[in-house]
Amino acid sequence: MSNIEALPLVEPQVAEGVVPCCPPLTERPLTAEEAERTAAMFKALGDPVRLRLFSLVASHEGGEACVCDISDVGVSQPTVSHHLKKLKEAGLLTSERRGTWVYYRVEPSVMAAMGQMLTAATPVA
Amino acid sequence: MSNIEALPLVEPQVAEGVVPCCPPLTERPLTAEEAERTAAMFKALGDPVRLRLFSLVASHEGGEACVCDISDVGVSQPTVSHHLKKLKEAGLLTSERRGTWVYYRVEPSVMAAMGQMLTAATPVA
DNA sequence: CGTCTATGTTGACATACGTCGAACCAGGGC
DNA sequence: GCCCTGGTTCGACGTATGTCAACATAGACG
Repeated sequence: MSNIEALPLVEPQVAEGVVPCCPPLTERPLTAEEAERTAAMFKALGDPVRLRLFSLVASHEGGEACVCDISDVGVSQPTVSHHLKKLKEAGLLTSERRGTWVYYRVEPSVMAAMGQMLTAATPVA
Repeated sequence: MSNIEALPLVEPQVAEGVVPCCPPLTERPLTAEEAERTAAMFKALGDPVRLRLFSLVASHEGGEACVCDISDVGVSQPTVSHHLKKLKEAGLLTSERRGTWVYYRVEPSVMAAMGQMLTAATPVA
């Protein structure tokens, strides 16, 4: 077990504020703790309604959307609120109240970190 | 390198065999059907044990691993088999029996498609 | 203050999910 | 043939999850 000096290879081409959550999935096996944290993010996108809500916010003008603009996904309004809360807890969205309406926006760094685990992980095969 | 035509912005820099499952999440809202299919893939990576198993296979030599090599993730062996089946059903892994052992390997195209939904989706913000 | 609209929270319910032990297949040696 | 090892499937159990109706909260506007 030679000592590891190559810590920075975890982040090959990190964007601005990308949090280096975990190395690409092909780099090395995730530890139990890494898997726990990362799985929570993938899990947040693992529900059809949440994924639609997320894409609605992400594709909205300025990456920001009022709840009233994205509430038409086929479930009741409390359910929408529930899913938005889950996405917020996973760190994928942030919310801000401005006057009457609440606006949600995406957290680009987290999304980029997740993407890098998969794209940078495309193996030699 | 085959798709040089720049007609759909759905695939900006697709690798070889990437199935264009869905556009980047910032491109436009996903339809209900798109969300259903895509969420199933994210859901497969939304469990810590499955994520570890997947990274164990992906990081193994040649992107291929025998079940016996990756069974040490803290759960019983039937549970490992159960999770590998889920990953296979989600299209993320394929399995092949060679003699006594069963080998699992990653499906690079699916992984790349998921990554592109997130990386290509990094918004202007 | 009162009321109306926009969101979030609570409680309850049915279903899905992760986990295990035990039983069951598949090959390889003996 | 028999048994042994590697893997999967089955049945059951407890917990988590998605969903809704009902209620609660936050501003805006009179």
